[in-house]
Amino acid sequence: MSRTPGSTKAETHERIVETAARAIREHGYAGASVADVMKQAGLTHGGFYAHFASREAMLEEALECAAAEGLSRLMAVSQLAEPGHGLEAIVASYLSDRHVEHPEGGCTLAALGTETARQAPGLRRVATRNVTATARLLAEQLPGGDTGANRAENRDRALAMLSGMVGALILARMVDDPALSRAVRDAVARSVAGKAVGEADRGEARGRRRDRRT
Amino acid sequence: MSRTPGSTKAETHERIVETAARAIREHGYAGASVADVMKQAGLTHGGFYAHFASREAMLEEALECAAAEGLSRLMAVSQLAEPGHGLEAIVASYLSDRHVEHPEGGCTLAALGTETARQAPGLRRVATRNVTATARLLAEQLPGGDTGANRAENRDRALAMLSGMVGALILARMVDDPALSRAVRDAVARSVAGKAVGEADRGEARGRRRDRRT
Amino acid sequence: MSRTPGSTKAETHERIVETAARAIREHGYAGASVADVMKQAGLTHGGFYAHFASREAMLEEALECAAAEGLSRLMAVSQLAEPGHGLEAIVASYLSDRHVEHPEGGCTLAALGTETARQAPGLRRVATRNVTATARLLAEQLPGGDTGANRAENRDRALAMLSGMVGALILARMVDDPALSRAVRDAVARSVAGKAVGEADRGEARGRRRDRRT
Amino acid sequence: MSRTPGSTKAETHERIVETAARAIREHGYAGASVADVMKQAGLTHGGFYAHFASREAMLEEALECAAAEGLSRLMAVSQLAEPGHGLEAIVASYLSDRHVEHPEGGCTLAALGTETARQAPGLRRVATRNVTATARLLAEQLPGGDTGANRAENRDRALAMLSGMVGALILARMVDDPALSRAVRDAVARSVAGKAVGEADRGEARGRRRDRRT
DNA sequence: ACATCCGGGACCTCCCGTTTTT
DNA sequence: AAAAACGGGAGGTCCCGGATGT
Repeated sequence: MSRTPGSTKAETHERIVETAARAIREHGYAGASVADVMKQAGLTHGGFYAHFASREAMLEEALECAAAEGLSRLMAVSQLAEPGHGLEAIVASYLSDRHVEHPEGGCTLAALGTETARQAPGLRRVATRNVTATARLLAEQLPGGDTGANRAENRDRALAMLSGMVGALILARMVDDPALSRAVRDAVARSVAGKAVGEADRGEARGRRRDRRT
Repeated sequence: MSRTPGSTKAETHERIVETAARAIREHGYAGASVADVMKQAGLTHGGFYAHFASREAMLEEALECAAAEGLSRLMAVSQLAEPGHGLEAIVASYLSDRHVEHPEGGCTLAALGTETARQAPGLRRVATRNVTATARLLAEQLPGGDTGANRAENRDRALAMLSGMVGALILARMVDDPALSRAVRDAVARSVAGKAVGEADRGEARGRRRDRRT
Repeated sequence: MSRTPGSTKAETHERIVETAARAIREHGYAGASVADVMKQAGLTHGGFYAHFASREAMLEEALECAAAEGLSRLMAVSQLAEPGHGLEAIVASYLSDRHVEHPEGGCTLAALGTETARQAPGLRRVATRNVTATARLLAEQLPGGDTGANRAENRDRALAMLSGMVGALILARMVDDPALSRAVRDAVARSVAGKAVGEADRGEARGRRRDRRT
Repeated sequence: MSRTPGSTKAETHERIVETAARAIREHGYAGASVADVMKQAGLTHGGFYAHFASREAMLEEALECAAAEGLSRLMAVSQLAEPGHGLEAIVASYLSDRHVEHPEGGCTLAALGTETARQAPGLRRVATRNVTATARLLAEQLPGGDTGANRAENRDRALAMLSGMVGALILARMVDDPALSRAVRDAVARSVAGKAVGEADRGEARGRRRDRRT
């Protein structure tokens, strides 16, 4: 009936989804238990099934939410950058220390890639759309954009760039050695944007907003 | 104590580790339960703690084993290739359909990357060594190898290549669309070796010779 | 507060009770959850406690309602039958395929017998009244009826008949073999009314006229 | 921790099944939770799945066990009776106060009839076999037995008798009135064996063994 | 009066780690 | 040393009851 702007079901639902979106990126699908997510959202596990048909359904919404958030962040970064330097800004942001250290607010591909491959079709479909959308965003930053004669070539380049960035972030997070973590990212940044992340790290600071609570 | 002939403790231990090495790549760390691994190895799970101090310890050994296997496979591929085409052969093998479809016998970085980042230090140390070793292997395939004046530059290029390959394989496994899966890999193969995997797929057939049982 | 026209509280109450009366016969006491019943009645389960003090109270009303319905149905059947064949008609109706396949609109004794024995006193009291009333109805069909010199004997015969019919229906629903299901009922029908249900099945068709909506 | 040395897995399994066999007759299928059964058997719920593939599987074994027990009890009663009075003894035992008050050691048809009809096919198959076997036992007590010319007729009579006995026991347990409970059983006993249970109750005392615990 | 939403508890399933037995 | 058996705990699901809003 009348939606009250106080605390409606839709708001709670959204809160749960957002909490889950962070949880899966921080702890993986398996690490995001229903009880944990609900508690983190300020609820108990009891009311969960008033909001979702199943845990699976929540995960799909959470992944969708996380993907949208990650994508819009990259778009914001590119638009805040000076004209012609959108790609550079994106790469710098993506490979920044901050992104390495805070998967919960970042790219789902790099946070959940290897697990997503083993998930149910629903989650994989969401991930597939995210890959396509992210690649398009990158293609648009290339000279010629995602249109015209260069379209196929730019999409190809975008996929290669995306692979490199995702792989670099995953390796950077995995290794137990800060120097190597940085070296991997710098190598990719140079190969992609002709510039090391280190040189750009200061430049990307204004393109990022702080994380909301840890 | 009766020694069962033909089945020393060390052999059993090794069998468990190898089984686990496949299991974690196929189902992830969380998906490889002690009971499953032991059953797969032809044992009951009760005897597990005669071989390992904990599940954690088994996982470390398994990851080490899997990493060594993956690395030696790449070395074999490069050596079977015609001189000067080692890198190309490695890339083709790494990005082949077979590797996409059979993580259990392949690269641990691409099979477990995002999960490894959340594991205990022990596992991450093993993974770090694997990254370094794999990057060195790639660097050795570049003109100038892993020595001399080009050393730093080649290591840099190797890291970028590795990132691209790992990222591409992860994305290729994740997406729910065979065409996109192939497109990602082709894009990276071209950017790295100047050649699509599809063109090279036949060439890599003889470079593979393993994982038969189960 | 807008009074929804055509939907007083009493009507809603009645609708819930009738829905529950079908639900318990179809799924048992335990299988009739408050949420299911309310949803089936077109309401949300939150408003339940405006109508009933507890789930227990609803079950009692539902059982009462179901018993009354079942009894009136048998009375209708006997009155629609030709004079002197009331008992026969009742037996045929009770042991018909339709009754076997549709417990939700039929006898509560056969639908809930073994569970009722384990319920709280309130429900058992309702069931007791139902047994007495149904036995009396049967006794009235016997020569001499429920009065006069044959009263005791007829009540006795009625109880035996009722036991046989209830038992046969329960067994018929329980077994996983249509032939046996039919054989049990025929055996009882013959012993009670000297006639197999099969022979009478067509004769009872007009004696039934209800339970349309799901 | 093994509770008792010398307790093999098969023994424990059997103990659980027997415990469950009593539990389902006393509390119904839904009332026999895994944790309850295991605790009653002197174990905790943790080890349950070392013995059964699922709760369903346990229920099937339990029903089978309970049915066999009930059947063998009736056979014992008939054999302990004086020649020619087997049927009478069975009826008296079946409709005795003891059986009414102790479903947990008695007939599964009367204890679980209405619930069994709603269970999965596996359980219904077990129940079907039990109906057939019990009917055969009764037929064997009739003049002419379960052979020869009277076979069909006796089987028919046996089914009718069984229905009456099962129905009477269910009604007797259900009603909240001892006099009615007794009246129902007497009526059936007279109609089946020409003798009230009350008259026979003392006679059946020696044909029954005590309940094992609880 | 009814809808919305939530809290807490119970149940089935599964798993890890350990103890006891062979 | 391997196997068998068990204990405790946690996760996903579902449900009853009630608190709150309207």
